[in-house]
Amino acid sequence: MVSIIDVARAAGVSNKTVSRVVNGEPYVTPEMRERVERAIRDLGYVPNMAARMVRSSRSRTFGIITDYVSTTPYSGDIVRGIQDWATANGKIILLANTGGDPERELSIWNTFRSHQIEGVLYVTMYHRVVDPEAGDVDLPTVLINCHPGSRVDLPSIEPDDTQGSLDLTRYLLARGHRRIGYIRLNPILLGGEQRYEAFRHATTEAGIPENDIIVRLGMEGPVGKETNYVYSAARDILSDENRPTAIMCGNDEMAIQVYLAALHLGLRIPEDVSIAGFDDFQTLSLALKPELTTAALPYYDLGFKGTERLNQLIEIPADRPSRVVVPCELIERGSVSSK
Amino acid sequence: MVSIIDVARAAGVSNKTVSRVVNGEPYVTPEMRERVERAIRDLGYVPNMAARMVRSSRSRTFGIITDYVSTTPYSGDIVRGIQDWATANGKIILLANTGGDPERELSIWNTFRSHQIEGVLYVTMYHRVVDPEAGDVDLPTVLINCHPGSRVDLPSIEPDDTQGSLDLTRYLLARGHRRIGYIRLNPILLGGEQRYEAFRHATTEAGIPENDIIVRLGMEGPVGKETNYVYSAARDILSDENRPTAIMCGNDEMAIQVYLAALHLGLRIPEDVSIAGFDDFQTLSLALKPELTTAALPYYDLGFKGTERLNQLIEIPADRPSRVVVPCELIERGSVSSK
DNA sequence: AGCGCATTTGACGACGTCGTCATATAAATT
DNA sequence: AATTTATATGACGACGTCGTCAAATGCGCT
Repeated sequence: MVSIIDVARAAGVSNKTVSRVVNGEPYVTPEMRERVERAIRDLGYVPNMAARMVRSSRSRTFGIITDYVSTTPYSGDIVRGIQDWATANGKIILLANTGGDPERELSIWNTFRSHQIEGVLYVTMYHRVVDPEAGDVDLPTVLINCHPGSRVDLPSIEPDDTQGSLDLTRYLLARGHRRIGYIRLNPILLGGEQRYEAFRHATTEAGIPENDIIVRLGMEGPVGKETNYVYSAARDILSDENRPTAIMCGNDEMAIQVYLAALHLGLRIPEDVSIAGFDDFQTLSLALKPELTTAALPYYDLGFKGTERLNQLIEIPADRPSRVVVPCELIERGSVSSK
Repeated sequence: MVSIIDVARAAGVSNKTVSRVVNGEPYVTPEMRERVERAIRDLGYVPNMAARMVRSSRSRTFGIITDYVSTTPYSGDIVRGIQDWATANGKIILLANTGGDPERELSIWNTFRSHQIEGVLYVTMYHRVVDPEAGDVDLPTVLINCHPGSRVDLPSIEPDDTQGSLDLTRYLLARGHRRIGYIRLNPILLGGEQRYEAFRHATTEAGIPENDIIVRLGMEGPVGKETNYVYSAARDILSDENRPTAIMCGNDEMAIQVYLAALHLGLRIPEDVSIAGFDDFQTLSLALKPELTTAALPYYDLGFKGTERLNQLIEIPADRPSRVVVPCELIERGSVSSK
């Protein structure tokens, strides 16, 4: 471990002068600066963050706490967004995941305090309501991809499932679809409900009669262990001779099964039936042929902007908790045709 | 910030006694211990890791450095495995990603040194050959999901694509398939080549004539921007009147397109054509109907065991670089039938 | 020459923790 | 009774950094 003192010795100056050079402080002659910089290069000196933290009691570290449900792998993009903001702004990220265990969650909060964390990003892998076990601790916290429950009042940043679904539905309606099937996501998912409500809202608004909306529940049960009816629901809907001209799916994953069901019945996509997804999970949406028209969950942005927001919260602690919503962009590809 | 001294004052003991209690050292009377523990609870004391690091110059921290190609989201499981081992063994994880930029990579190594990292996990998002830019730095490093290039000699832990593909091919052969299609992964992917070679090896070994093996390249080009021929390749293979009875795919993502192509041609899966994938990316393999028979990439284990290995390396620095290979388990589901 | 001011450098201590050593008491051995 | 040994507690300093303050130098002005 080469310290500031080693550098000072090598450059023949005091440790404080080295400190000044390292931190870009004024009042150092160019000549001194030069000498110190060479010593730093020669010795391969890197400042010791731990010592800095002890000295300044500022860690420049944010903690991520996730529930890490591995069934939704795409939400890893949230972490990428967080990382990118952090790196660009000289912050360090400490990652921890609860595995859903509240006891673990408490111990994580302690770990965070131990590391002098300045703020916490509470990230869920699907859009839902949460009650962080923060308890006594009151670190600045931003909820990402989730919504505060009754016990807490925290700022959050969430995808606008409602707007996304509204846009998607209107897109379908604008293309002349008047009889539409809808396969619902698990009702315990916040996003699922918002998407469905928005769909209903848009169709009602367009004057589509109740009878022309065919709704099926695609899955239910606890997250990660749900039973899945999508394939049979899709077959069911599409077997009817008065079948809808389009099917909207709770998410892209469901869309696969609808594709398969449709093809199995000899229907062409999108000529015989149009299909729309949700999420824009590209491993799926681009693998499907024709590629899937869908609404993109802004995961990367959620992470990036959420972190930016946390930083604000830390610098200006006055600002009030609030909810920020990020739009879901409509991604037009080949699975929806005009009627 | 409540420090060990505050606790000592509150408990009416010396700071060293508190230190002893906190670290579970002997030579403390139960009575003293009790008193200190209450003070700790009352004040909500948590040890300051930064100070510990300065004192002991041991950080108990591992760094993860990834190339983070977002096209392969499932490899997030590697990170989960790392996390789990780390949490279970009291280690902290620092995450950083290069975004593929070598300059960034160098600055990350410095950040790591700055944080007194004890070891590095170099993780790639797909199985490939790498040359870490470690340069001057020589921190204990384990490569996860990648293989050292010529410039370095580092221990690695990798999936056994060869064994997985061998098992899968033999499984098909055992079920009587004698004419088999194979859609190859991008040739620049190490795993892709290994899988293909193993496939060829197994079929040759079983005496399948060259003519009964129909091979197509499914994709090529730089990772993340490849052109994809899978769908048309599958149509092509399956349109032939002397079509194979089974198709093996470079990975699960390709299998989707093969499903779609088969169904489009009115073929039933698995009655008319059997399909096998690779990876067991469950968002896909379980969404397909019938569910996909495939070989599971041991991502979680790669992370978990890789971290364990890194820890060994740190504790017993004597041990030689070596390559560990983790088997890919055959996952039997419904997409392959007997001939 | 004397003064004020800006610039440049360094000595010193504190942040929180824990290893080292010294001291104090009690129990066990001679 | 004298001693060794085991147990229990604390004083002190060092880890690497940087803020505070003091000191030294040079310059322009009266």
